[in-house]
Amino acid sequence: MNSGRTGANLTAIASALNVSTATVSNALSGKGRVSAELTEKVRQKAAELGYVPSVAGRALRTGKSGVLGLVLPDIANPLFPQIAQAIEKAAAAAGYGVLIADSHGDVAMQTQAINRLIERGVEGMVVVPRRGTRIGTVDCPVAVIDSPSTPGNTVSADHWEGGHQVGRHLAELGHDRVVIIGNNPDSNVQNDRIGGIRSGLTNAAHTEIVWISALEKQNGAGCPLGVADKVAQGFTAFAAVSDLHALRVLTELQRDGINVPEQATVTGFDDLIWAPVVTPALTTIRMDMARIADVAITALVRSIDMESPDNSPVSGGVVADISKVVMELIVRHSSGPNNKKQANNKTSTAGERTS
Amino acid sequence: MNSGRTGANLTAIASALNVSTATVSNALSGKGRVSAELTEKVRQKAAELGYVPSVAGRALRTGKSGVLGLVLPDIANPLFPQIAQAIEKAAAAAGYGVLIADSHGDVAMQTQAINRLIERGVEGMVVVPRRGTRIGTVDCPVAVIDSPSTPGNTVSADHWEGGHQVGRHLAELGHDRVVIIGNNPDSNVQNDRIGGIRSGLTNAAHTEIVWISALEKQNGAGCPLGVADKVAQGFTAFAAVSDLHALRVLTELQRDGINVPEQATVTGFDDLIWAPVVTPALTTIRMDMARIADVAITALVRSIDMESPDNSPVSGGVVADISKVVMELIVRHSSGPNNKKQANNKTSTAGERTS
DNA sequence: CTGAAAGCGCTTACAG
DNA sequence: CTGAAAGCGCTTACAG
Repeated sequence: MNSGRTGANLTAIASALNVSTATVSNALSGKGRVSAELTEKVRQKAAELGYVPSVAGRALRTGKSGVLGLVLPDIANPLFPQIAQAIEKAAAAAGYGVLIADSHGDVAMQTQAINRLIERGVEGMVVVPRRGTRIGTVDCPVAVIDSPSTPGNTVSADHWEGGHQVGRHLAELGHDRVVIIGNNPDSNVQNDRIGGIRSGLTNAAHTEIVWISALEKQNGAGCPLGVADKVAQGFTAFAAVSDLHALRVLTELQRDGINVPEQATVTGFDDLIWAPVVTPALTTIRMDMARIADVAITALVRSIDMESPDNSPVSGGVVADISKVVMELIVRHSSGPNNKKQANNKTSTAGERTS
Repeated sequence: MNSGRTGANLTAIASALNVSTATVSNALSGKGRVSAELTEKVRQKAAELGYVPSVAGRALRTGKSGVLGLVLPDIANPLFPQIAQAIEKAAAAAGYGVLIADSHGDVAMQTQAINRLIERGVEGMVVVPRRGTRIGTVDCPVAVIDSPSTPGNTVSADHWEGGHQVGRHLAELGHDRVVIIGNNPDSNVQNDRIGGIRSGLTNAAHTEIVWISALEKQNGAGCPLGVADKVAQGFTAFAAVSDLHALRVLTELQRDGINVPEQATVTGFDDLIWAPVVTPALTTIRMDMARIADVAITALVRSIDMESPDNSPVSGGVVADISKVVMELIVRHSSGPNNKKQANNKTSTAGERTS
């Protein structure tokens, strides 16, 4: 225990000052039950002795560990850093520590991870569920971050609306033959994004979906996507549901001698770390993870506080809040007007560029 | 507290079975002080009641929280997922939970983050220090993962040797005019890698370093690196100290119509998520994070166990172990023979390809 | 404004 | 093989 380290505990401070531990505790917690002068003396002595309160003692007494859990489907996911960082920050602001657990994309391990966290005494947890998983009954409040179309979702980006922005952006640039690049048709997030993209395009637009996972099952991981063929077939834009896939499209196009954005537009999702540094920089959509994390943590903390007074036997479970956080379109250089159409069509509004 | 949740604690089990809590505790911990039959009965009752031991009670009594801290310079770093995943796994295997802390690349916040972890009662921590930071005195064992040339480093990849492999690979492909792409000259890791790259090239090789941070300070973030000019000047290979920079080089070359690897070879570092999926796939160097994490956690746990019996007043501090973990070269398609040289030089050994 | 006392749940010598 | 008792450090009614 930390407090065993330097040996300074409440008793040490109390006896050094010839007061009771109750007084020291009250002084330190600043509830105003102790005179100002004594409070000051206690504070000084505590600092002098390098007092660090024992979380174990406090937890045992109050029944609150001050720790939240974060369960992720796969820490190796490129989006994870953003999520973890935002959750850690929001939790710290609310006075909680964050214990991580990786479910390695496996449903059984997800359950194990959740149980490990429970055993470690977390008061609540944030779960980013594995694709298509539904969180069973958990013995503490749970906030789920997935997609608005996931039953039991607590908060997430409005992926559909984000897709809509992408679709509209492409429509404004005059694109009406668009290849949508997805990975896995079982993902709610991806389906939301794809639905949004379609809805933002003009009614006359022709779209085609390429599912990478299906393609790779046939041709092996890392196989070509055949994007140059699509360009030859008259497609002028590629809208990927992730910057990872957008990057794959971009480099494959470039390697095949197709200029982006002059000959083909590429858009991604999530504003991952490489989006601004590749050439041409990737047009993408960013979610406001800080806000999502705030909503999740706030909902979690409220739920924790609500269940602690009354001793309802088992009150845990998913915190339903269903907030959708709006996404932000970031237009960079990988998207441009449909040059094929340009000749006989004047409606295309050139997209403004940010960099 | 978790244990308050279902109400089942040792006492509940003990009274249900008309035995003492000591016996229940001994039975459950399996130290063999209890008869086999009673142990079995206790186990069943515990399961029946959904008993979850209270970490707070145990921690208070034993003085061990069972939690380790992980301090990262910047969670948004693309390498972070690998590190966090490996540390979490190694810690879980050793029976520890992992509390995360983000120092946001700031020295002051790094200290704060460390203190927060101490207050949360971690028994030890793994720190990936901010560039150039030295960890001050910390009140618990600390394992530092940085680079072998960082004073006080506990374990890390052998970045120099990894660079050496890259240099040798390039030399074998016949490259003797190489641009090295670094970001920050203050980074031990980067300097190790660069030193290694140079050492692996032939003595006659000409190298030039481009520091991205310096370039961006002049020309703004995301500015062109001018790699096409380098090719025009006769450079045939670009060795970046990170896949992120390698990606930047690759896309800039492609955008300028230069074919990789036919006209220029590109190599990276770290085998980040996009390395295998871009076209051409990136030749890179991978560190064995699982092994690094194992060494770090093992060292940490040993140090924790050593200091607990004797009550040395302040025994925390950096665990010095200085293990170098070898890196693995992964040859993909972004590196190829020096075609300029090929004509009048037969020594180049065509690199084997893995994919 | 301050103190004595109880108790959170656990483990561990110590007796029997 | 089993039990009674103490105590880890804290907070919180309850007295004074």
